[in-house]
Amino acid sequence: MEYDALKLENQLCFPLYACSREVVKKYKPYLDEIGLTYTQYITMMVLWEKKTVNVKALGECLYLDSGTLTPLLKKLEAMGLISRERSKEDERNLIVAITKKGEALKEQAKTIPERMMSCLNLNEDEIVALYGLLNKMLRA
Amino acid sequence: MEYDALKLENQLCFPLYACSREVVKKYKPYLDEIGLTYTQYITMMVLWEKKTVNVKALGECLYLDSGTLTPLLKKLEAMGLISRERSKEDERNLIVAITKKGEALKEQAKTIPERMMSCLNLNEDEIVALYGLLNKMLRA
DNA sequence: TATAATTATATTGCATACAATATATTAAGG
DNA sequence: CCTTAATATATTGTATGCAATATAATTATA
Repeated sequence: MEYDALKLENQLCFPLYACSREVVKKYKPYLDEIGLTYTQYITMMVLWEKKTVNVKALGECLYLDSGTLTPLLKKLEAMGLISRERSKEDERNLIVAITKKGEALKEQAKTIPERMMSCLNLNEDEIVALYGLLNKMLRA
Repeated sequence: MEYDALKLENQLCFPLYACSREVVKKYKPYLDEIGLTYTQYITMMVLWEKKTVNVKALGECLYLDSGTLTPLLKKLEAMGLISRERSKEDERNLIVAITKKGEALKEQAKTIPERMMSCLNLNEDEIVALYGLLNKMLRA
């Protein structure tokens, strides 16, 4: 039997796709504790770091567009974690800012990264290698 | 400034999630040519290889459940690429089988893997390394 | 400076994902 | 043989993702 480029096990992209979903699934019990979905969690990460950001910049950080972000940001606003307000200098821009409640949530999220790492089944070196390869791909 | 485990750039899982979506997006122009989405494409891959499979086994191959697969398989059936029929031995099982038209589609898909690889921005060694790491994670 | 081009979000429609639940069929145990 | 447990799909509801389009504000230009 010769090599078949269309066999699932010969794909690089499939384990990437499958791993990504499996890992997000592993986050769920931890994220449930703080009431966030994975996409909401990474959005909050950007805001924990930057405090303020517009939708376009946020989308560039997360590789997401307004079709995904607009409803998600409305939800985070309804939860009281962020505010949404048009910029006075340029009304096209929507300024997303973290609230006190949003800041406070960071305390509760603090332990999540470590708990996640410990259930990944990769050692230090492998994690570093994977991190490097994925980021190289992303820069393309 | 000390290390912050909750910074987006310190995450391993985020580039995994982002890469996965970016790669699926890169497939789109190629998959449009043969009228499939990415999820439909990997489903067809399993069927090109196995010819026949039930929903449970398919789900184990693809890491997907019936909530995702049932509507997807109905669509592939409507497109004439597969058939769906209950097993006579055990009526709980739904046998998914590839049709002539489904087989024929493989010819048109043949060039996709190579064209994808060439736009990945990784060399041979890196692709092998990434493949190994992702599959190790998946086996967890 | 009126108009066209550009930019930033929002909306719509379609296709996943997935948890939770429901349904139908078969297997197991008393 | 009858009831209960287990198994396989299907359905429902919620939350993305993303392409395509619409809208509103700003900028560039004839």
